[in-house]
Amino acid sequence: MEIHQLIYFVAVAEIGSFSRAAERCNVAQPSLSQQIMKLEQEIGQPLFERLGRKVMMTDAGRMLLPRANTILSELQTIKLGLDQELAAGKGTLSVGFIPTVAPFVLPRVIRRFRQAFPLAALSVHEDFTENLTRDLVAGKLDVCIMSLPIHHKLINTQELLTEPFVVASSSKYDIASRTSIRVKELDDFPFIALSEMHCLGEQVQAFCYQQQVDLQIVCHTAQLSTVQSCIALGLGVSLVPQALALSDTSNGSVVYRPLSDAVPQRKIAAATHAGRVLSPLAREFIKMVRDEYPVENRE
Amino acid sequence: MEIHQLIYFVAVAEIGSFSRAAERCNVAQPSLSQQIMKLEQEIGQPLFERLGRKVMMTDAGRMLLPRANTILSELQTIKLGLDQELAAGKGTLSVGFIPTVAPFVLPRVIRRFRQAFPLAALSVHEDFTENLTRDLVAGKLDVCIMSLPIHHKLINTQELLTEPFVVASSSKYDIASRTSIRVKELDDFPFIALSEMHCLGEQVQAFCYQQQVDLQIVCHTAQLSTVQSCIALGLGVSLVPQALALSDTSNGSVVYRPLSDAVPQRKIAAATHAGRVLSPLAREFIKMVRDEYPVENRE
DNA sequence: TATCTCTTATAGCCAAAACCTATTACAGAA
DNA sequence: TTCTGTAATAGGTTTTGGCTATAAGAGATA
Repeated sequence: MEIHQLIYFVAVAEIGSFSRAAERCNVAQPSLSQQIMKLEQEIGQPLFERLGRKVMMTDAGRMLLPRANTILSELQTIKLGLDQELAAGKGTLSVGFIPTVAPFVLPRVIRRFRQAFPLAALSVHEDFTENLTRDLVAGKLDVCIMSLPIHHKLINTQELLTEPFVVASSSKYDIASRTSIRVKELDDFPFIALSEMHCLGEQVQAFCYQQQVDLQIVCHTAQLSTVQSCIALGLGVSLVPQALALSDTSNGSVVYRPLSDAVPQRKIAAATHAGRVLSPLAREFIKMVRDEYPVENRE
Repeated sequence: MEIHQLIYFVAVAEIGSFSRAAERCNVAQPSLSQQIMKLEQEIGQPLFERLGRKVMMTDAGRMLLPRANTILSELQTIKLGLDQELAAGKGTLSVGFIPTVAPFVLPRVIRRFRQAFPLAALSVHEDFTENLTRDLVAGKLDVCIMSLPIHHKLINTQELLTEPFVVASSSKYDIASRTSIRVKELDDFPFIALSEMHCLGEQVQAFCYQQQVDLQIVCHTAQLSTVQSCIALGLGVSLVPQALALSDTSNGSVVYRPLSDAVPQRKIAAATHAGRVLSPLAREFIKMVRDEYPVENRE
């Protein structure tokens, strides 16, 4: 049973003539007759009674007509319907964040995204770079917001912004009264280190090693908020992303100061599967992350 | 957009592999790939993401899938559905009766028919032979129950039964005390004649003319029930179909007697369009008429 | 009744399209 | 690196839908 057979059938049923139905369908009358005959053969019932000059539908034809119309109209609206749904943002999007980024953008981005695309099915995953990369390659995730560098031939990255690290210090240290700190001074204070499971932890360690600073690490933490808590309790200092400073709503028990003679930083990027085409939803999501990421002096 | 394209698409969507989908569909993998590509071109959206060894659906694909399934299942159930509906007697049937037959069979036949085929759309027409014939030829009617002969090359007739005419007389005449009457005696009584618009009227007249009976016509009526009424009122006698006698439920004010020396009669037949195939409903209907027609000594 | 007209079916050919085999390109696994 | 599994490409074959021409049959017309 083919589409054009149903089209021809409906035409004959509506017009009541093979010849004129053929005209409407822009085919020759014998072609249309043949297709109708094939259809009748497949149905196992004659659909029309050919009575000399007039054509009448059989019971079988009358029963087929509404079904044929249903199918044809469904077919016709497929493309239209898909376009509409896509335009309305009725897709799916799976995104990932590394834990040292998520707290600063995830809430705002998700709120904005759901508002912009209420019909989209968004799923959010917070995990370490390694796991995110794996899921990205496996196709389980569409976009991941993580820190460069990412070396995987199947992953494309799109740099969104560069985020400096600042010194976070207890307000009880004399750092609080100064405007900036030199790198070498860092080893004068006990240091709160984030675990190297986080790329951020690695990056801070690498920076200090490169700057030949020998930190006095007094605490290893598994998450950034614990770093902040420890500092607030006066246990020491740390290097943290500027976003943490900008989003610190506490009472000033932690102060944030830039380094004066070196600028440690990380590059935040959107990572995607190299072989896949970015969906419009994914593109919009990336834009939102860039817009909502807390940075100083946004121009 | 073609049916097989949708079939291929659903197969790939379910299996997640072009090669294996091609196997299931009994086509070569390149053929299937080509058809999917055509479909994507028509939709204007990629339906799958080809990622090396795995295939993933796009948003467009996910939206197409349920629609494709709907259409395919509707297509699949068409033949089944038609067969079921036909078997259940869900057709249409237009039947005609001449007025001198209708009262004796129409009520019972219609009741039986609706009981047997509650889903069928039955339409009933009572009219004179000429009009029934016209509508039969025009295809407006499927079957007509009328009296032979019918001369029209496009009409087939199937004889159902032969019905004798009997003398109907007021019980006040001495006919009431006898068992039969000779033809020649008919002109001894005033005669109630049915209009020649009815074939029955014609037939009675023709019979009397042939038998050289010179009737004393005292009344022309337009319908058989009026003939009966007139006789009950003692106005005269008449020749009526036996069915009228058999269905007379009155108190005996009219008596019915056979003719002893001649048997006027009419042949009741089912007439159909010669070029059309009788539907099962029509065949059943004709059977019911034959079964329900009131005759003496049904064997 | 004979002829003309209108309509669908049949016959034979053609072109488009679907399909097939063989091969290439490429990603993932070994 | 090599091997394997998968999809795309190339080129040829078959199928099928379509076309023109014609036949057959029913109504209309003369």
